[in-house]
Amino acid sequence: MSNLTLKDLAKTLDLSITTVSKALKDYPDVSDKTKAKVKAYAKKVNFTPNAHAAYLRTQESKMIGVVIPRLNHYFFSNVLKGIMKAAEIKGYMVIILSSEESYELEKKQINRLLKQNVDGILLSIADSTHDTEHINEISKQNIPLVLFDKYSKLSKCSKVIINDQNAAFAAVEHLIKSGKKNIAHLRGPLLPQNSIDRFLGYRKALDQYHIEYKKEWVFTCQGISSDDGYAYTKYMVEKYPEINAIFAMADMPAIGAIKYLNEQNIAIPEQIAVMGFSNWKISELITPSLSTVNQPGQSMGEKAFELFYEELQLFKKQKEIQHQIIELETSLVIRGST
Amino acid sequence: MSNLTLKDLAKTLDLSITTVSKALKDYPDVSDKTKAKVKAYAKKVNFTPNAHAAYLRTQESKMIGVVIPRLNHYFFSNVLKGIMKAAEIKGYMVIILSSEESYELEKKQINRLLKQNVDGILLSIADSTHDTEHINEISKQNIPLVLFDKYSKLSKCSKVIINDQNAAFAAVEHLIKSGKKNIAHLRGPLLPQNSIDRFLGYRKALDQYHIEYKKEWVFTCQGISSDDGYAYTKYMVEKYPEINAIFAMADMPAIGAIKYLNEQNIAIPEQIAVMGFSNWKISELITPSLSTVNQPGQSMGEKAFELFYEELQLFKKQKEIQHQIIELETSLVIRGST
DNA sequence: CTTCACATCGAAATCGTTTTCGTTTTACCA
DNA sequence: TGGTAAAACGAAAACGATTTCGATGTGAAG
Repeated sequence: MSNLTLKDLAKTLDLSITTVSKALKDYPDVSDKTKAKVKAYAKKVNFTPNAHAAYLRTQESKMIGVVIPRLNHYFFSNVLKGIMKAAEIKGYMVIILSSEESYELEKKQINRLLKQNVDGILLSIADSTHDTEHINEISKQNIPLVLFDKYSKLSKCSKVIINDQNAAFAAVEHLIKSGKKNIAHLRGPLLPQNSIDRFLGYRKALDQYHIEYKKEWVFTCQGISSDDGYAYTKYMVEKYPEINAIFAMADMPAIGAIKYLNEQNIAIPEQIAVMGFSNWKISELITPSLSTVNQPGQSMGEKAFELFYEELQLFKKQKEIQHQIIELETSLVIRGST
Repeated sequence: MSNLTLKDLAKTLDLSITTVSKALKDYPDVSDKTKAKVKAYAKKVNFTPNAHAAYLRTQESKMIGVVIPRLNHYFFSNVLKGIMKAAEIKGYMVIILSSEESYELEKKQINRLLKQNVDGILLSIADSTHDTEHINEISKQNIPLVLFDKYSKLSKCSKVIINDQNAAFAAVEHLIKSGKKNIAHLRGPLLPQNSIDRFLGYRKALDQYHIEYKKEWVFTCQGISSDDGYAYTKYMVEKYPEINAIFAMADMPAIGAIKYLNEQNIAIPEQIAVMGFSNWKISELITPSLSTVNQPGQSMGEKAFELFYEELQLFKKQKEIQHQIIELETSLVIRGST
């Protein structure tokens, strides 16, 4: 009923604890016959060594920690799915914590993970995170850290990201090529590298097509809710009727925009086209369906775990660790709103 | 840099490991002066006892496991948020696993959690789960189990649920009272108690208002995707033009219905009203916004953790455990689609 | 028959904490 | 001052696995 121990196995097999342990781990100084016997019995009674006890010797907990800004966001859910899938393959458990976009909470959650002795941390930083001391602290403790999606340029560690600037450029370029020249931008908060880069991509596209950049057509959303998108769209429709396209840095603000335009019976995309970013599930379900940039959440999660795993192997072999930066491909998803 | 141990504290404080440990846990046979000294220093160096080592003696891992059918569902994300919030307060870590609606995977994930020595398991069962042996196995190992949302009537354990039948009744009643009599039902898969109960609520409402039940107006969706809703709506519009309302057992099928109706320029709710279930974020963002039943995800998660925690305390005190069933309140959210 | 190599196995230390139980110190009273 | 009880502290044995290093047994070679 309760969980078996090596001692139990040793007793019924009439062997020492040592030999049972070594047999299960394929030590060379155990005969093949004994190994077979031990493994067969272990399988029969569904034995797995106690992870906590094993930790004490090996200092490996076989657990990783993940800190994301929010739990109930479609994109991050997909990343988690990828992480958990990759982790399961390697026999790792995943502890998920949310920073709720708060710098303070992010620090606290990372501290909790370190105290829990996770073997590595995967992190997507909060909007309000303005320094990287807590991140450097992780490296000091010699545990692998991988940033994904929302990263910081300052922190020295591996990263799995997309090229936000290029993706945004492509999105805005598509608007331009479909004949729109007066393009507003719903940008994200000021700190995160991602919203900076998406904004830069927007500017670059305007430049390249010789369209004048207008500061007053850029609106800063606090986080990625639909409310800001709704309110700013209302404002710009009233104040700048010449605007005929909106590029939002995320799907939710874009959806807020669409909601307002629908209510006002403003034709999408004829009068105003709308472009989102992330390809959330919802974007294909609204009317009109939303054109957006596909962000490969699940494979981002998988890659992030794999990077962690590679670093851990290098560390165990005392080899030098080379931080990698993996840039995943994005793609335009053209739907009804453009 | 690496994590401190009791031994380290003992050395610098010139005390024994025993005394330091006892001081931190407020044993009565340590003087107040010593306690103060130890606690102050522990705080200063940010000491926390190694959880794995502690487990070895106490057999408490301070971790719970959660198994949900899917990760990227708005409702379950909210439940998770509630669980994690409540767990954090009590100093518990949460390991989340997904069954992907598969019975086999559900069994496997539960087994993983048991092998990890979690102190308790919170579970929402998969659509395809047809027996409760793996669930009873948990109780046999004497670790608390709490089912939430998708439960089974057969398993003897605590539960946090809503009254699906009453909620569905209220939803259909609202359709009837708004003048609709020809109401179709997009029901869920055949096994889960929830979809059975929602179907029963639908039937009960028809009965009570003396509306004839038509078997052919009930469509069985496989899981909660929008595709089924879209396809069935197309089918029923063509085959049964007299239908003037749809009650879906979840928001996604309802949204699929709305998508089709929008495409066909069928007026919602004038020609056909649509009612969802769960109050996902998306339901307020589409046009028209979706009327639905609000399901309190976050408080469901909090309650589930609290039930686990109560049971654990009782178990530790060797007291008898009374399984509780908590029924949370739902409410109708009336929006544009009805 | 001795010696040596090699193949197998086990004893025991270790990881860091908890907790029982024994030992020392202090305080108090006669 | 001596004795005793209470207060304060520590030694040591768990918990369950890993791993070093030493012990045993076998066979072949000299």
